[in-house]
This record gives sequence, C-alpha cells and structure tokens, in this order.
Amino acid sequence: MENEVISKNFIEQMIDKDLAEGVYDTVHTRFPPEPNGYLHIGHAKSILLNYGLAQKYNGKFNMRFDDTNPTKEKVEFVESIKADIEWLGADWEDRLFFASDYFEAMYEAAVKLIKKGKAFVCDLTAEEIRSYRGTLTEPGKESPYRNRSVEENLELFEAMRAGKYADGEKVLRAKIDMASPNMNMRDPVIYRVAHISHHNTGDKWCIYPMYDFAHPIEDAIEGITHSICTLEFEDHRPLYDWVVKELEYPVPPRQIEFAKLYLTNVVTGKRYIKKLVEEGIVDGWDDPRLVSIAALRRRGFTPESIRMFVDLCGISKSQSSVDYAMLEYCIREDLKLKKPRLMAVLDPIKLVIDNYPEGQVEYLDAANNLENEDLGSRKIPFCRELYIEREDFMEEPLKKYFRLFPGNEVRLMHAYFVKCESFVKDESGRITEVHCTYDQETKAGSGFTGRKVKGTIHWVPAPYAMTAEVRLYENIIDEEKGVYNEDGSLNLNPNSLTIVEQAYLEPAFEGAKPYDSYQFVRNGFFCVDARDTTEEKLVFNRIVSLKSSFKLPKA
RNA sequence: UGGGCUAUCGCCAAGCGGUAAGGCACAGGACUUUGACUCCUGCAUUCGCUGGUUCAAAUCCAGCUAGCCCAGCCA
Repeated sequence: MENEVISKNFIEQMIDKDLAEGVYDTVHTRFPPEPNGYLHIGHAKSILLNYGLAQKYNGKFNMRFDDTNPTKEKVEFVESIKADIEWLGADWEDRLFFASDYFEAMYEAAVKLIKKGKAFVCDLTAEEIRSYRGTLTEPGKESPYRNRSVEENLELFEAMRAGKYADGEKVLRAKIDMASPNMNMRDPVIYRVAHISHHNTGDKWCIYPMYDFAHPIEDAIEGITHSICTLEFEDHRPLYDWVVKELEYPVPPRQIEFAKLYLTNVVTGKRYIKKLVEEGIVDGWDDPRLVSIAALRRRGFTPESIRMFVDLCGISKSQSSVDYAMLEYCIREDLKLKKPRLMAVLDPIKLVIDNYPEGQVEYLDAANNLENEDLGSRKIPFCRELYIEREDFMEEPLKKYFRLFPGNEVRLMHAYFVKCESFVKDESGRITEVHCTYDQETKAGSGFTGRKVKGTIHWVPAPYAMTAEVRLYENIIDEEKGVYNEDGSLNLNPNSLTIVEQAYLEPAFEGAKPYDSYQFVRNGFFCVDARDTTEEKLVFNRIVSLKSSFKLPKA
C-alpha cells in the first residue's frame, strides 16, 4: 500500500548518526513546558515530535514541568496541560516529573561549580549586572565580586539558601567569559533569590535556579538523550553544553533546535492570546477562534487531525508560517469518512410539494455516510412541507446554476425528484415559498433511471425539524492585512465575532453530545459546542466549510 | 567585520555532486443521492544574488543580499 518513501527529518538523521556512532544507545525525549498558560497548536508540534521520536526509536518519552520560576506558575495550568497532552495521545506512562523535585540536586550542582571555581556569588544589582554585561557589539566587564574565594562563595550561597538575603540582593553566577560574543556566556546568573511560595515545593526554597542552569541538569538527571527545543535557544546551546560538561555527567544530553510552528492569520503568541482573553475580545482560552489545544478541541478538531497536520508540516530549521488551509484540510480528511453526513438548513425557505398528500408522512432510509457503510443509516420523515436552503432556489438562474428554479427539476437528497412549478413573494419581494411537484417513481434507491437531474439539494421536514444555533466564526485576524499593524499591535478583524444562525436540523440530532462532530451536507463540518449546549439548546461551532466550486455572487 | 541561524513553486517541504519528490492551495476534466468526496490532468529548464571549482552544482568554495533570534535576577 503505502510505498512512498518518507524521508527522515534532520533530527532523525542526527539521532541515526548518534546511534551509529555509539554516542547513545537509546533515545529518550521529553516535553518540558512551564505551567504558565495553556498549550496551543505550536506546542502540539513539539509534543508530537518528542513523543513520536521516542516511539520510532523504541525509546522513552518524559513529561516534565519546567517549574523553576514560581512567580509565573499555577496548578491550574499543570492540570490543563496534562489534559491537553493526554487528549493529543502522547503517553508519558509513569514518567511525570517536576523540575522543582530536583531543587536539592540542583543546589548540590551549584555547590559543585563553586568548588570548582566556576561560579561565584555576585552582589551587583540587576541594573549593574545589565550595564556590566556590555552590548551586542561591545564586550562586558567583570564583576568586582568575581574573584571571591571558594570558601566565601560557599558560605554566601548557603546563606542565600537560608534566607539571609532579600530578593535581588545577591545572585549566583557562572564564571565563564565576559568578553564572549555570545551574551549568554557573559557570566550568566544561575540562581536568584525569590521569597515566594512555589506551587509544588511551597516555602521550602527561597532561591530558584535559572532556566539555563536548571534545564541541562533536569535532562541529565532523567537520562534524556536528545533535548529538543525551539530555535531561539540555539544561542543557549554553548551554555547548555558548558553546564553539562562542568558537572561531569557521564552521558551528556544533546540539545537540538527546530523551527516553531506558525499559522497564517492566527494569533499564536501566548502574550497576545492572554491579552485577547483579558480584554474580553474572546471568551476564554478555549474560544473557538483561538488555536489553543482547548479551543481546537471545543471547535471539533480531533487529535487525529492535529497529528496529521503536524506530520504534514514537517520539521525544519527555517522560520515558516503554515497556511491555515492545511489545518482545515486535515480535519476534513479525518472526519469525512468517519462522521455522518446529515442535513441542516442554515437559511431556510419553505418548499411545498403540491401533489404530496396533506398529512402524509413516510420515513425514508438515508445512509449516514454514502462513502462509509459502517456508519449505518437513519430514517428521515418526509412530508408535504419542507425547508430548503435559500441559496438553493433562484428566480432567474445564473448560467451553470443547476439547483432549483422555475421549471427545473432536482433531486431532494435521499428522497424524490421535485420540479419547481411556482413561488411566492412577500410585499418586499422576498421569496417566502417555493412550490413543486414530485414524481413518485424517482424515489432514492428505487433504481429509477428514466431521466437524470443535474442538481441535488438538501432539505429538512418542516414539522419535524429541530432548531439549533450554529456559530460561524471568522478568523480573528484580518486575512488581507496580516497579523500585526505597523505599530506592532494586533490587527483584529471586526467580523471575527460569532455569526449566529438559527438552523433547522433533521430529527437525527436528538441526543447529540458535546464534542460530537458532524458533516452537514454542503454546509461543512460542525461540532456540538462543549460549553454552551444545554438540554434544550444545541449549539454548533463550525469547524470548517466544505469546498465549493460554484459560488453565488454576493448580493 | 558583535554572535548565532535560515534562504528550493502562493504556503509547507524533500534533496546531502549526477542533471528539481510529495502535500496544501489553485486551474481544467470525468464521476456523483449537491457542485462535497473520489478519480484523472496541469502547476519551479529552476533552487536569494554574483562569481569560482568540476565532464557535471540546489548540493562544494568565495563574496554579497534578505529575514529571524540574542543585551530577563523569564522560559
């Protein structure tokens, strides 16, 4: 079947090389988010990449919260992150870790550096450290505290831990090179004082390690072989390697960077999403217009579709922005064969079948999905009065329009051929009713071949139709102007607000559950809203529209 | 002459010295219980630019250009 050769991405090539050269004899990856917000589509790429690599190489995948800065972290976020990752299908088995559980080991590691003369306690203020650091083009200068004795450093560091200093009073710094062209190597701060309660360790600590120091230690402790992160950490790799080397870990992990996932016309920055949420422009982290995992789930995207998407995007080091259409393609592709195709009329117009006996009802058998018989079938009541889509009737047809117009015959999906005889307008000229006659011979499935019809339209039985709200979300970013304005602010699309339509549905929707996704014939893919649906009221969010090559000109 | 990274179709992305994969999007056509789906067909004489090496370069070398990242006691 699938005989296409999927070439390996550059990370897999590096791993192959490592394995071949015996640098590592296994593959161990991890996903290390800081619990300071919700996960979005970009994180999904990283999660699936790391988890996928572990699977491909028969290795292991760890889940680890990188919680070394208590000022930004919350348990609320660790719970949501765990839920999102599970939903995506990445399995960390019994390996759920917290960086904060390694604080003691990190403290010991810092002591080791001090003893080696590779770290010192610095009394400079934050501003002084900044000015001593130099600039991008000029080297920095050494701190006056740089040459304290090992003994003094040890004593001071212990006092830092004991809480003898206020926030900002002292820091521990690595002793590397103030003249390095790489800013990260100019004696980076590796421990700071912060008298604040930590979500995991409480008040046990008042000093916290910095990312650059903590991360390599976390990886080494867990036996991570390939520590995969995004491009902005490329400049940090020399420091990562320095820490791992000075601490003398027998099998040092390797950091590999890849490009973040950006989507066109979508806000992916955590900062901006937070702003949208706080200003009430969207109604929460799971607002369907966002691309957080929670939002995508609420909108009806499946884990499978997201995995397919991430797969399709590929892994590289070039900064890129993937077309939103690719995401839509993935959900269409995943749902089209596994979800029922049901009929719903979003903008109704009444259709009366004049030669169909008043009061008569027959239950037609309709396949749930013509392409997938496994989905079975349902019975739809058919009667004299139906609703059809307003755009499926034209008083004066455009060329190549083959739906309903005076004198034309079309098929009612799953039912009969119907021929338009007349129509009714109100005072304002708006069409209110279309009158047809049907041909009993032409019942769907009867094998009738007498004549053909160019168009087929969907419908709903008027007396039996259920009503529901359908929300059509527009992209929150203006598609033409792009994401940002010239001043760097977000370029919001005023039309992104929910457009609510009162839809008429077949009775089959009875019992629909939150997160259920459906195909509405010709209207696209919809998901039962998880937040706003009640027992009396069904609300659907549109996941994606179907493609349609015949577009009616706009009025 | 600060450092690091990246540049292949509108958007992703293979390619690793032997003469430009694939997907999305788009455009035609066939089919159709909807114009969806499916199925065909088309879509880079050219790889940021300029030179050089070679029988042969997107792939090697040199020089340019453009974009992204770095001066948190954030991650």
